[in-house]
Formats: sequence, C-alpha cells, structure tokens
Amino acid sequence: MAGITILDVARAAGVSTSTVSNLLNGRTGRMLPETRERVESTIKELGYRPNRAARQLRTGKPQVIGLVVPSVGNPYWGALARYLEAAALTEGYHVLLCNSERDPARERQYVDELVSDGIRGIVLCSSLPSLEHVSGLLDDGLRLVAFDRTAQADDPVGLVNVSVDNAVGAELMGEHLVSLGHRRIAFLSGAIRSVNRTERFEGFLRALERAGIARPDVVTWPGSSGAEGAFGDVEAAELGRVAATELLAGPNPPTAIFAVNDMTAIGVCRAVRDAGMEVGRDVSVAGFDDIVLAELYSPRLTTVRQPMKEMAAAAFRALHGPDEGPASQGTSLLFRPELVVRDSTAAVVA
Amino acid sequence: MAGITILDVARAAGVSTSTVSNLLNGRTGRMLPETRERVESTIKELGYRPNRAARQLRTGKPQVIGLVVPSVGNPYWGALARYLEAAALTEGYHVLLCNSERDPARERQYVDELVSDGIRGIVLCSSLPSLEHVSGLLDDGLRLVAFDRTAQADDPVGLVNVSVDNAVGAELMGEHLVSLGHRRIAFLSGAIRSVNRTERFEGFLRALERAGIARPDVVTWPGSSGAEGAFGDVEAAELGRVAATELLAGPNPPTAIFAVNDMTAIGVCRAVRDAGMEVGRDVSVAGFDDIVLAELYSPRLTTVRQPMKEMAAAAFRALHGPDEGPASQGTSLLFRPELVVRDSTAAVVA
DNA sequence: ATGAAAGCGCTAACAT
DNA sequence: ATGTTAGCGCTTTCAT
Repeated sequence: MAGITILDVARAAGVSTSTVSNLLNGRTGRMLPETRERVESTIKELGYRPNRAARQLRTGKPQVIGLVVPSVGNPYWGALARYLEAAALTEGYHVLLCNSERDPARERQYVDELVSDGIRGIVLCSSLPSLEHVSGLLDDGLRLVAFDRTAQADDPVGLVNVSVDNAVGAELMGEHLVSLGHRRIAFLSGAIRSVNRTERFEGFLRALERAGIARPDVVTWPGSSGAEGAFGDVEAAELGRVAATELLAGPNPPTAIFAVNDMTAIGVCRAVRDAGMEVGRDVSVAGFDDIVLAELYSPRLTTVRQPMKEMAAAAFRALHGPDEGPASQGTSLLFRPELVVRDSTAAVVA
Repeated sequence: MAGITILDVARAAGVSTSTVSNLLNGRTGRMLPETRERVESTIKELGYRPNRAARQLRTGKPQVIGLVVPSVGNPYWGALARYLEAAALTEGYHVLLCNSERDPARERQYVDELVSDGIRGIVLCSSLPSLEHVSGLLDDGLRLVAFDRTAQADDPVGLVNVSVDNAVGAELMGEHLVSLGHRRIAFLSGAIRSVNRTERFEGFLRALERAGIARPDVVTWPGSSGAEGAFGDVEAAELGRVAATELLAGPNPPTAIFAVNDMTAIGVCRAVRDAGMEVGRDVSVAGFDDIVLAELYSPRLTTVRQPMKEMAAAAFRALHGPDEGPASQGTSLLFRPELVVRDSTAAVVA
C-alpha cells in the first residue's frame, strides 16, 4: 500500500533518488529516454506515490489550497466549493474547507492558520468589507482570491477579486422587467452596505433610467429593523417576506419586485401568496444568483445566473498560475451574468 | 509570521527543542512548572505555530481528515460538510473535501489518494452498495466511517456506519399520515435499490400494517424509465414530478404521497399543482431529510429530520476517538429521526 | 528534569 | 547523465 519511498523506486530501477525526483518534477531532459522509461515503469509497478508531507516540508509548498466560506451548508457556497475542488483536482491539488460562519474573528483565524500551515493559496469569501487584515500575508507571498467581491480602493496590492458583473446582471434584469411593461418596480434588499448590493442596485437604476422611468418610482427597502443580524439562508428569505409584505400593503404597490438574491426572492414569493396574490400573474418576482433552488422553486424563479463553474476555475487559476506581475495586482475578474427567465415574471396586466 | 521554528522557541526560552516538543504534546509532567511557564509565554510571544508538514512527516499522522461526498453542491452533503468541519475544528483537525460526483472510479481514487497522502480518517458517503473495495485499507489502519448507510453483512471489519434510523423515521411519517385520516397513501421512490430506501419503505409499511391498512393499498412507483441515471438534485425532483403525475392520473389516486426524500417531494408538489390541485388541501405530500429547502419551500414541507449536526460529530468521533476494540467493528450508529410537521400535509377531506 | 541526536521522505544544489 | 548529500521542522528514544 503506502510505505513505498522514493528510495525503493530508485533501488528497484537501479538509479539514484535524484533521478527519480527529477522525473517526478518534470525535469525529464536530464536523463536518457531509456532511464526515464525504466523509472516510470518501476513507479507504476510498485504503485509508488510521493509523500505530500515530505514534499511540502522540503519545498514549503503544499499541494493544497484553502477555501474559506461563510458556510457550505448554503447552496451558493456549496456550488463554489464543488467547482473549485474540481478545478483544483485537475492540477493535483486538494481543497481544505473552512466555514467561517460569518464570524470575522474565525475568518481571520482560519486564514492565519492556513498560512502557518504553509498553504500558499486561499480563496476567501469574506463577509468583511475591508480586507486590510490580510494585507500583511500578501506581502509574504500568499496568493489570495476574494470571491464574490469586486476591487476596492483600499485593497491590498496583489489581491485578485473574482465576481460576477453585478451591475450588468442587475441591468439585464431591469431591462427584462421593463420590457414586460412594469413601471413600478421595487428593488428589495437588506441594508445596501456591501459592494455587491450597491452594484446590483446601481445596475438596476441604470436600466430604469434608460427606459425613462423616473427614479422616484423605484422603491427600496433599506431594512428598517435589525432583523438582518444572523443573515443565514432562512433569515434572508424571512427578510424578503417581511419587506414584501410591507411593500404590498402600501399605498401604491409595485407590480414587480426585484430581490437582491434568490433567497430573498423566495421570501418575497411567500409574501405575495400570503397577500392572496399569485406570483407571475399579479406580481412579478425576480432574484439573483440562480442557486439550484431557483429552478426547483414553485413558481420557477426568474433570476440572474452566475457562471459558477467558470468563476471557480478562474479563482483556482489565479491562485495557481504563474505570477503575472503588475497585471495581477489589485485586479478584478468580472464574469458575464446571464438572464434566466422562468415563471415568476410575466407581462404586467393593465 | 511563519518561519518561526521550534528551535527559535527553544533558544528564546533557553531550553532544548525536546522540552518544547514535550510541552506541545502534552507531556507537561516532565518539566518544572517554572520551565513550562517560560516556554509557554515564549511561544505566545513569538507567535509560534508548529509546522504541520513536519509533524506529519515525523508522526505519519496528519491533522486532517478526508470527506468524500457525491457533491457539496447538494445541500444535504453541504450540511454534512459544514458540521463535520465544525466538529473537526474542535480538535484542531482540518477537512479535505472530495466530490465524487457519484463516479465509483473517482470515489475509489479519492480514497486511495487520501490514504497515500497519509490521511488516517475518512468519512465516505458512497454511492456504492458494497464497500469491499476499501476493506484492504481498513486492515492497514485506516479509520473509515460510512455516512448515510447502515451495516451490511459483507461489510469489512472495522467499518463504522453512521446514519439516521430510516425505518423509524418512515414509520413516524406513516403514523402521522394515518393519524390524519389517510388510507390510500403512496410511497414514492426511484428504484428501491439502496439500503436506505429499503429501510424507509419497510418502516412505512410497518406503520400501515399497525393501522390495519391493507398492503395492496400502498402504491409504489418503482421507476419505470431509466430516467434515474444522473440522480442529481434536479433529477430527483423531476422523478417525483413524473411519477406523481402518473399516480394522480390513475384510477384510484392516493390522498397522500410520501416521497423517499425532500427533493423528490418537491417534484411531487409541482405535479400536484400541475394537476390543478393544492398541496395540503387536496393531496398531502411528505418528504424525508429536512434539507434547508424544506422549510423554505411553498408550502413548507412536512418531513423527517436527520440530526445532521450530531451525526457529523459522531462521525468525527468515530474517526478520531480511541480505538474501542471489537465494539467498534462493523458497528452502525443509528440516530433518532424527528417528525417535522409543516404545511404540506393535512387531514384528509371526506 | 532536560538535552543531544537520529531520522521521517523528499528536493535541489553540487559533484562526478 | 546521473549520483551524493545536506537539510526542511518536528518527535522521540536514549543519555545525562
């Protein structure tokens, strides 16, 4: 099974460990084709597999990347984890999973820990607006990718941001809603604090402005209560429900509601039904993200898809690829969102 | 930052590396309290953290466990991953994430790879009925936990199975449905091949028999088509939809449908609506698992909850705890399921 | 109670 | 083209 070392291989093939090591590390030019073949077949025969710990100890670089997410229990992060792992696998890398549970202290501790374990590449899905606390590590040679976040002015140098183009995505949805004849459209979100949400809101406004819809007709719900604290899956839906209920009971209710993400949209759907109306027919509801649930929900949710697989692959490449010098500093990688029209939005009825 | 070694600590504290190492490994009895304190404060001061690679190289035991799941994109496995990681963290262990994508070859390869990386504990969520292919590894000292699976006759010795008590869970649901006045209840599942499904089906039958309901009244849908191949989230729902449509259009349709899991139940709900009926009022629908979605769906799904957090903690304990000798051989750890009544089931109308 | 020293398996100079 | 060898940071006998 295990227990076969590079020395065993070297002996069996009648060469030195260096030769085996050279072969293992792609320095094949340094040996006779004949030698190479012999060693290769010996490796296969013996079922030899290099010991990662030893390799890491020697090189300082483990074949592992770290992934820090709020919680893989959330399907959005689960999808990222899945695709990132798949991408890493193609290069023989493994993924160490860390759930921050949206606890900043825990998030920081995880990063520190990963670094001191020698890990040189981390995908961080931070709930913190500023990433200053990791800038020191970046100077130290750590490769850091911030996922689902776009670059900020005070970002540490060397940070790569991977995200969908939130503004464009929201704009697409705005256009869709407008083209359906909607004029009173609410943008529903918790407090628009995070970068993502701001971008989505602005993209949405852009679409409305282009359509000549006066800004006052746009309703936002800034989240009056402090109910946003925990911010888990269920909480996001609950927020959507409460806010939409309020909105719908108001004096001049919207004909369409664009929620900042799918979970919130699901809460909105419930509120619509609770108010005795039907989603799609009476009120259109749209989300953002296209989590698995969006397709499964009833009605199937119109939303904006993030190309998760491609984004995850890009995140891995940013960690693993060659250092691209200044170009890779403070960069954002924005991905093209896709409008997915399903059953929760429909033409406005006159 | 990093780069601080045990030697740095030893020098700074004026002791030898052995003493530091002894302290690190809990052999505190071997030194003067005074020495101990000095070393401890030095460690803190320097921000020293032992290098895992070196430790592993020396001991052969990494502080890492492996988790092999079909896909963390699936919220059920996502939840397991989350809780397992939390449990591991309490003992300073990390979790290496592997997505088998339900590919047996890939599953096997992952396990082999983890083992040859020196990992000694793996939680395996296999899609394979038999675990023979890993029995060799078990003899070799690997600790293996099979999750969501109960013991089989041909199980390799040393395997620990962690699972909810499927039979009891299904029995609870059966009782619930019967108590609501339902007499024609369908058990809806794909082909009942896996152990889990068999158990759920049998538990369900038990409840019906106790209530004196003739077995012929139970309808099962064995999955006539080969549509079950991929078996992803969406596919499970689709299966529920297709099967329920067929069932509802039949000569003597059931008043309640118990789906083998929540995803399938969601598909059933759609079929009910498509047939112009209302879930809960016209037809009761129940699921199994209590994934996040169950609570969020509309109507909120009545289901059987698996105590994921506890199950994950137990799985970790089985990997990490002391070897309990013969008692830990071929054992199953069955957890108590909990009936969660929500809105998708209601009393039958006469 | 503490220290000295021998490796764990591997890589990468540096020889030859 | 291939071999020799010095560690990477740590744990653990075995001395003292």
